[in-house]
Amino acid sequence: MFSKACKYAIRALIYIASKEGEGNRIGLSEIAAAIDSPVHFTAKIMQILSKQGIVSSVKGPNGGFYLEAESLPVTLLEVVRAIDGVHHLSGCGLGLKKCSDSFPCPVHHEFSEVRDDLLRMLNENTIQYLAHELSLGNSTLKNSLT
Amino acid sequence: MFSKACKYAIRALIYIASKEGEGNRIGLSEIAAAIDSPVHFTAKIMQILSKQGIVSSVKGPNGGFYLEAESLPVTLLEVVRAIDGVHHLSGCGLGLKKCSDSFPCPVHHEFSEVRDDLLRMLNENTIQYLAHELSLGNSTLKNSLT
DNA sequence: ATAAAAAAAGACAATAATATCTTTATATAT
DNA sequence: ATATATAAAGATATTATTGTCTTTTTTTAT
Repeated sequence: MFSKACKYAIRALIYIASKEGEGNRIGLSEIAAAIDSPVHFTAKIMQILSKQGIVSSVKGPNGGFYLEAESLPVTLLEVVRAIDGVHHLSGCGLGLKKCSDSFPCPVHHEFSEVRDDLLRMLNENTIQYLAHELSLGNSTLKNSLT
Repeated sequence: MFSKACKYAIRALIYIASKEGEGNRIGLSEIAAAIDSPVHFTAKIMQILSKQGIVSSVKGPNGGFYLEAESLPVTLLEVVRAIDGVHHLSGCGLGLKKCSDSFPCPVHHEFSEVRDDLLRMLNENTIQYLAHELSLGNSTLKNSLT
Protein backbone atom coordinates (compact mmCIF):
# COMPACT_ATOMS: atom_id res chain seq x y z
CA MET A 1 0.00 0.00 0.00
CA PHE A 2 2.74 2.42 1.03
CA SER A 3 6.47 2.29 0.51
CA LYS A 4 8.73 1.27 3.36
CA ALA A 5 10.02 4.82 3.44
CA CYS A 6 6.48 6.03 3.98
CA LYS A 7 5.85 3.52 6.76
CA TYR A 8 9.04 4.62 8.48
CA ALA A 9 7.96 8.24 8.09
CA ILE A 10 4.60 7.66 9.73
CA ARG A 11 6.10 5.63 12.54
CA ALA A 12 8.80 8.23 13.13
CA LEU A 13 6.36 11.12 13.24
CA ILE A 14 3.99 9.34 15.58
CA TYR A 15 6.92 8.55 17.86
CA ILE A 16 8.13 12.13 17.85
CA ALA A 17 4.65 13.44 18.54
CA SER A 18 4.19 10.97 21.37
CA LYS A 19 7.41 12.07 23.09
CA GLU A 20 6.87 15.72 22.69
CA GLY A 21 6.22 18.50 25.10
CA GLU A 22 8.01 21.58 26.36
CA GLY A 23 10.19 22.03 23.33
CA ASN A 24 12.32 18.93 23.66
CA ARG A 25 13.86 17.47 20.54
CA ILE A 26 14.09 13.82 19.59
CA GLY A 27 17.37 12.62 18.13
CA LEU A 28 17.64 10.53 15.04
CA SER A 29 19.23 7.55 16.75
CA GLU A 30 16.50 7.50 19.37
CA ILE A 31 13.85 7.59 16.67
CA ALA A 32 15.42 4.79 14.65
CA ALA A 33 15.79 2.63 17.73
CA ALA A 34 12.22 3.31 18.80
CA ILE A 35 10.63 2.43 15.48
CA ASP A 36 13.04 -0.32 14.37
CA SER A 37 14.28 1.40 11.24
CA PRO A 38 17.70 1.77 9.59
CA VAL A 39 19.27 4.92 10.99
CA HIS A 40 20.64 6.52 7.83
CA PHE A 41 17.69 5.64 5.70
CA THR A 42 15.50 7.21 8.34
CA ALA A 43 17.73 10.28 8.20
CA LYS A 44 16.96 10.70 4.52
CA ILE A 45 13.27 10.41 5.19
CA MET A 46 13.44 12.98 7.97
CA GLN A 47 15.24 15.34 5.62
CA ILE A 48 12.37 15.11 3.16
CA LEU A 49 9.80 15.67 5.88
CA SER A 50 11.85 18.58 7.14
CA LYS A 51 12.07 20.20 3.72
CA GLN A 52 8.33 19.79 3.28
CA GLY A 53 7.77 21.59 6.57
CA ILE A 54 6.14 18.59 8.19
CA VAL A 55 8.77 18.30 10.88
CA SER A 56 11.26 20.78 12.29
CA SER A 57 14.83 20.19 13.38
CA VAL A 58 17.79 21.77 15.04
CA LYS A 59 21.40 20.64 14.77
CA GLY A 60 24.00 20.46 17.46
CA PRO A 61 23.95 19.29 21.05
CA ASN A 62 20.43 18.69 22.31
CA GLY A 63 19.31 19.02 18.75
CA GLY A 64 16.85 16.76 17.06
CA PHE A 65 13.40 16.68 15.54
CA TYR A 66 10.16 18.12 16.82
CA LEU A 67 6.73 19.16 15.64
CA GLU A 68 5.72 22.79 15.76
CA ALA A 69 3.27 23.02 18.60
CA GLU A 70 1.35 25.94 17.13
CA SER A 71 0.91 24.46 13.66
CA LEU A 72 -2.09 22.45 12.56
CA PRO A 73 -2.12 18.72 13.16
CA VAL A 74 -0.42 16.72 10.42
CA THR A 75 -2.66 14.29 8.57
CA LEU A 76 -1.47 10.93 7.31
CA LEU A 77 -2.38 12.13 3.85
CA GLU A 78 0.19 14.89 4.03
CA VAL A 79 2.86 12.41 5.03
CA VAL A 80 1.99 9.92 2.30
CA ARG A 81 1.99 12.69 -0.28
CA ALA A 82 5.33 14.01 0.98
CA ILE A 83 7.08 10.65 0.80
CA ASP A 84 5.31 8.58 -1.86
CA GLY A 85 4.34 11.55 -4.00
CA VAL A 86 1.11 13.18 -4.99
CA HIS A 87 0.48 10.75 -7.84
CA HIS A 88 0.63 7.71 -5.62
CA LEU A 89 -2.98 7.97 -4.56
CA SER A 90 -4.46 9.37 -7.74
CA GLY A 91 -3.46 7.22 -10.71
CA CYS A 92 -5.55 4.58 -12.46
CA GLY A 93 -5.80 1.30 -10.60
CA LEU A 94 -4.70 -0.59 -13.70
CA GLY A 95 -2.06 1.93 -14.73
CA LEU A 96 -3.87 3.45 -17.70
CA LYS A 97 -2.93 7.03 -18.42
CA LYS A 98 -6.24 8.14 -19.84
CA CYS A 99 -8.48 6.50 -17.30
CA SER A 100 -11.18 8.80 -15.94
CA ASP A 101 -14.82 8.84 -14.93
CA SER A 102 -15.87 9.31 -18.54
CA PHE A 103 -13.23 6.98 -20.03
CA PRO A 104 -12.95 4.37 -17.31
CA CYS A 105 -10.77 1.30 -17.07
CA PRO A 106 -12.59 -1.94 -16.20
CA VAL A 107 -12.13 -1.46 -12.45
CA HIS A 108 -12.38 2.31 -12.35
CA HIS A 109 -15.60 2.70 -10.37
CA GLU A 110 -14.96 -0.11 -7.93
CA PHE A 111 -11.40 1.01 -7.40
CA SER A 112 -12.30 4.66 -6.97
CA GLU A 113 -14.69 3.79 -4.18
CA VAL A 114 -12.07 1.95 -2.22
CA ARG A 115 -9.48 4.59 -2.76
CA ASP A 116 -11.81 7.38 -1.78
CA ASP A 117 -12.30 5.53 1.48
CA LEU A 118 -8.56 5.30 1.88
CA LEU A 119 -8.14 9.00 1.18
CA ARG A 120 -10.85 9.85 3.67
CA MET A 121 -9.18 7.72 6.30
CA LEU A 122 -5.78 9.28 5.65
CA ASN A 123 -7.27 12.74 5.79
CA GLU A 124 -9.17 12.12 9.01
CA ASN A 125 -6.30 10.67 10.99
CA THR A 126 -3.60 12.94 12.29
CA ILE A 127 -0.18 12.13 13.61
CA GLN A 128 -1.08 13.94 16.80
CA TYR A 129 -4.23 11.91 17.40
CA LEU A 130 -2.47 8.64 16.68
CA ALA A 131 0.37 9.66 18.98
CA HIS A 132 -2.11 10.36 21.72
CA GLU A 133 -3.61 6.90 21.35
CA LEU A 134 -0.11 5.48 21.47
CA SER A 135 0.60 7.37 24.68
CA LEU A 136 -2.55 5.93 26.21
CA GLY A 137 -1.23 2.46 25.52
CA ASN A 138 -3.88 1.73 22.94
CA SER A 139 -1.32 0.91 20.27
CA THR A 140 2.35 0.18 19.75
CA LEU A 141 5.17 1.03 17.37
CA LYS A 142 7.51 -1.79 18.35
CA ASN A 143 7.93 -5.16 16.77
CA SER A 144 8.86 -6.85 20.01
CA LEU A 145 7.34 -6.70 23.45
CA THR A 146 10.62 -5.81 25.13
CA MET B 1 -1.56 -0.20 -4.77
CA PHE B 2 -0.51 -3.07 -7.02
CA SER B 3 2.74 -3.73 -8.84
CA LYS B 4 2.98 -2.99 -12.53
CA ALA B 5 3.24 -6.72 -13.13
CA CYS B 6 -0.09 -7.16 -11.39
CA LYS B 7 -1.72 -4.40 -13.39
CA TYR B 8 -0.49 -5.99 -16.60
CA ALA B 9 -1.82 -9.35 -15.41
CA ILE B 10 -5.29 -8.01 -14.74
CA ARG B 11 -5.39 -6.14 -18.03
CA ALA B 12 -4.16 -9.18 -19.95
CA LEU B 13 -6.70 -11.51 -18.38
CA ILE B 14 -9.59 -9.15 -18.98
CA TYR B 15 -8.51 -8.80 -22.57
CA ILE B 16 -8.27 -12.56 -23.05
CA ALA B 17 -11.65 -13.10 -21.46
CA SER B 18 -13.20 -10.41 -23.63
CA LYS B 19 -11.91 -12.03 -26.84
CA GLU B 20 -12.83 -15.53 -25.96
CA GLY B 21 -15.30 -17.96 -27.32
CA GLU B 22 -15.30 -21.26 -29.18
CA GLY B 23 -11.85 -22.30 -28.02
CA ASN B 24 -9.77 -19.70 -29.77
CA ARG B 25 -6.44 -18.78 -28.27
CA ILE B 26 -4.99 -15.30 -27.89
CA GLY B 27 -1.31 -14.88 -28.74
CA LEU B 28 1.17 -13.05 -26.56
CA SER B 29 1.97 -10.36 -29.09
CA GLU B 30 -1.71 -9.60 -29.57
CA ILE B 31 -2.20 -9.35 -25.83
CA ALA B 32 0.78 -7.06 -25.32
CA ALA B 33 -0.34 -4.80 -28.16
CA ALA B 34 -3.89 -4.69 -26.84
CA ILE B 35 -2.98 -3.73 -23.31
CA ASP B 36 0.10 -1.58 -24.02
CA SER B 37 2.57 -3.72 -22.13
CA PRO B 38 6.15 -4.86 -22.84
CA VAL B 39 5.93 -8.16 -24.66
CA HIS B 40 8.55 -10.21 -22.85
CA PHE B 41 7.70 -8.89 -19.44
CA THR B 42 4.11 -9.81 -20.13
CA ALA B 43 5.33 -13.26 -21.14
CA LYS B 44 6.83 -13.77 -17.69
CA ILE B 45 3.61 -12.72 -16.07
CA MET B 46 1.58 -15.07 -18.23
CA GLN B 47 3.90 -17.89 -17.25
CA ILE B 48 3.19 -17.26 -13.59
CA LEU B 49 -0.55 -17.11 -14.21
CA SER B 50 -0.28 -20.29 -16.22
CA LYS B 51 1.63 -22.15 -13.49
CA GLN B 52 -0.96 -21.03 -10.97
CA GLY B 53 -3.69 -22.45 -13.14
CA ILE B 54 -5.35 -19.10 -13.68
CA VAL B 55 -4.84 -19.16 -17.42
CA SER B 56 -4.23 -22.01 -19.85
CA SER B 57 -1.97 -22.06 -22.88
CA VAL B 58 -0.94 -24.12 -25.86
CA LYS B 59 2.25 -23.77 -27.84
CA GLY B 60 2.72 -23.93 -31.54
CA PRO B 61 0.81 -22.55 -34.48
CA ASN B 62 -2.59 -21.20 -33.49
CA GLY B 63 -1.43 -21.49 -29.92
CA GLY B 64 -1.91 -18.89 -27.29
CA PHE B 65 -3.67 -18.22 -24.03
CA TYR B 66 -7.24 -18.88 -23.02
CA LEU B 67 -9.42 -19.29 -19.97
CA GLU B 68 -10.99 -22.63 -19.20
CA ALA B 69 -14.64 -22.19 -20.01
CA GLU B 70 -15.82 -24.75 -17.49
CA SER B 71 -13.81 -23.44 -14.55
CA LEU B 72 -15.10 -20.96 -12.02
CA PRO B 73 -14.75 -17.27 -12.76
CA VAL B 74 -11.41 -15.82 -11.70
CA THR B 75 -11.57 -13.12 -9.06
CA LEU B 76 -9.23 -10.14 -9.00
CA LEU B 77 -8.13 -11.36 -5.60
CA GLU B 78 -6.77 -14.58 -7.08
CA VAL B 79 -4.80 -12.60 -9.64
CA VAL B 80 -3.35 -10.19 -7.10
CA ARG B 81 -2.36 -13.06 -4.84
CA ALA B 82 -0.77 -14.91 -7.76
CA ILE B 83 1.36 -11.99 -8.88
CA ASP B 84 1.98 -9.81 -5.83
CA GLY B 85 1.92 -12.65 -3.34
CA VAL B 86 -0.35 -13.67 -0.51
CA HIS B 87 1.33 -11.35 1.97
CA HIS B 88 0.73 -8.26 -0.12
CA LEU B 89 -2.76 -7.70 1.20
CA SER B 90 -2.30 -8.99 4.71
CA GLY B 91 0.64 -7.29 6.40
CA CYS B 92 0.55 -4.43 8.88
CA GLY B 93 -0.11 -1.06 7.33
CA LEU B 94 2.96 0.37 9.02
CA GLY B 95 5.14 -2.69 8.45
CA LEU B 96 5.18 -4.01 12.00
CA LYS B 97 5.65 -7.76 12.25
CA LYS B 98 3.68 -8.28 15.43
CA CYS B 99 0.74 -6.06 14.63
CA SER B 100 -2.63 -7.67 15.28
CA ASP B 101 -6.08 -6.93 16.63
CA SER B 102 -4.82 -7.43 20.16
CA PHE B 103 -1.42 -5.78 19.64
CA PRO B 104 -2.29 -3.09 17.15
CA CYS B 105 -0.14 -0.51 15.45
CA PRO B 106 -1.43 3.07 15.61
CA VAL B 107 -3.40 2.77 12.39
CA HIS B 108 -4.42 -0.86 12.69
CA HIS B 109 -8.16 -0.47 13.03
CA GLU B 110 -8.57 2.33 10.52
CA PHE B 111 -6.32 0.58 8.04
CA SER B 112 -8.00 -2.80 8.47
CA GLU B 113 -11.35 -1.31 7.59
CA VAL B 114 -10.10 0.13 4.33
CA ARG B 115 -8.26 -3.01 3.41
CA ASP B 116 -11.20 -5.22 4.19
CA ASP B 117 -13.17 -3.11 1.73
CA LEU B 118 -10.43 -3.58 -0.83
CA LEU B 119 -10.41 -7.33 -0.27
CA ARG B 120 -14.16 -7.48 -0.60
CA MET B 121 -14.02 -5.54 -3.84
CA LEU B 122 -11.28 -7.78 -5.22
CA ASN B 123 -13.22 -10.86 -4.23
CA GLU B 124 -16.49 -9.68 -5.72
CA ASN B 125 -15.14 -8.69 -9.10
CA THR B 126 -14.24 -11.37 -11.58
CA ILE B 127 -12.20 -11.18 -14.75
CA GLN B 128 -15.16 -12.54 -16.64
CA TYR B 129 -17.57 -9.91 -15.38
CA LEU B 130 -15.13 -7.09 -16.07
CA ALA B 131 -14.47 -8.51 -19.54
CA HIS B 132 -18.18 -8.53 -20.21
CA GLU B 133 -18.46 -4.88 -19.26
CA LEU B 134 -15.51 -4.17 -21.52
CA SER B 135 -17.24 -5.93 -24.40
CA LEU B 136 -20.31 -3.80 -23.85
CA GLY B 137 -18.17 -0.74 -24.32
CA ASN B 138 -18.58 0.35 -20.73
CA SER B 139 -14.83 0.48 -20.14
CA THR B 140 -11.51 0.42 -21.96
CA LEU B 141 -8.06 -1.13 -21.68
CA LYS B 142 -6.28 1.21 -24.02
CA ASN B 143 -4.36 4.35 -23.24
CA SER B 144 -5.25 6.01 -26.51
CA LEU B 145 -8.52 6.35 -28.35
CA THR B 146 -7.17 4.95 -31.61
C1' DA C 1 9.04 -36.16 -41.27
C1' DT C 2 9.65 -31.32 -41.60
C1' DA C 3 8.99 -26.51 -41.02
C1' DA C 4 6.98 -22.95 -38.71
C1' DA C 5 4.72 -20.77 -34.93
C1' DA C 6 4.17 -20.09 -30.51
C1' DA C 7 4.93 -20.42 -25.37
C1' DA C 8 8.64 -21.50 -21.94
C1' DA C 9 12.87 -20.67 -20.13
C1' DG C 10 17.13 -18.44 -19.32
C1' DA C 11 20.43 -14.68 -19.42
C1' DC C 12 21.15 -10.11 -19.04
C1' DA C 13 20.30 -4.86 -18.66
C1' DA C 14 18.18 -0.81 -16.75
C1' DT C 15 15.90 1.46 -13.18
C1' DA C 16 14.11 2.29 -8.72
C1' DA C 17 13.95 1.37 -3.86
C1' DT C 18 16.28 0.39 0.20
C1' DA C 19 20.28 0.52 3.03
C1' DT C 20 25.03 1.80 4.62
C1' DC C 21 28.98 4.62 5.22
C1' DT C 22 31.58 8.98 5.14
C1' DT C 23 32.01 13.81 5.14
C1' DT C 24 30.29 18.41 5.98
C1' DA C 25 27.75 22.10 8.08
C1' DT C 26 25.74 24.09 12.09
C1' DA C 27 24.05 24.88 16.54
C1' DT C 28 24.83 24.42 21.45
C1' DA C 29 27.19 24.10 25.73
C1' DT C 30 31.26 24.80 27.91
C1' DA D 1 36.62 30.59 21.07
C1' DT D 2 36.46 25.72 21.13
C1' DA D 3 34.81 21.21 21.32
C1' DT D 4 31.05 18.42 20.70
C1' DA D 5 26.76 16.74 19.28
C1' DT D 6 23.73 16.61 15.90
C1' DA D 7 21.27 17.01 11.36
C1' DA D 8 22.39 17.53 6.37
C1' DA D 9 24.51 16.05 2.46
C1' DG D 10 27.00 13.08 -0.51
C1' DA D 11 28.79 8.73 -2.15
C1' DT D 12 28.31 4.07 -2.67
C1' DA D 13 26.28 -0.65 -2.09
C1' DT D 14 22.56 -3.87 -2.19
C1' DT D 15 18.26 -5.64 -3.55
C1' DA D 16 13.90 -5.75 -6.01
C1' DT D 17 11.37 -4.54 -9.93
C1' DT D 18 10.86 -3.80 -14.58
C1' DG D 19 12.26 -4.54 -19.16
C1' DT D 20 14.89 -6.70 -23.21
C1' DC D 21 17.09 -10.20 -25.82
C1' DT D 22 18.24 -15.00 -27.00
C1' DT D 23 17.63 -19.88 -26.88
C1' DT D 24 14.86 -23.96 -26.15
C1' DT D 25 10.85 -26.71 -26.18
C1' DT D 26 6.46 -28.04 -27.85
C1' DT D 27 2.62 -28.09 -30.82
C1' DT D 28 0.41 -27.74 -35.13
C1' DA D 29 0.00 -27.67 -40.09
C1' DT D 30 1.94 -29.03 -44.17
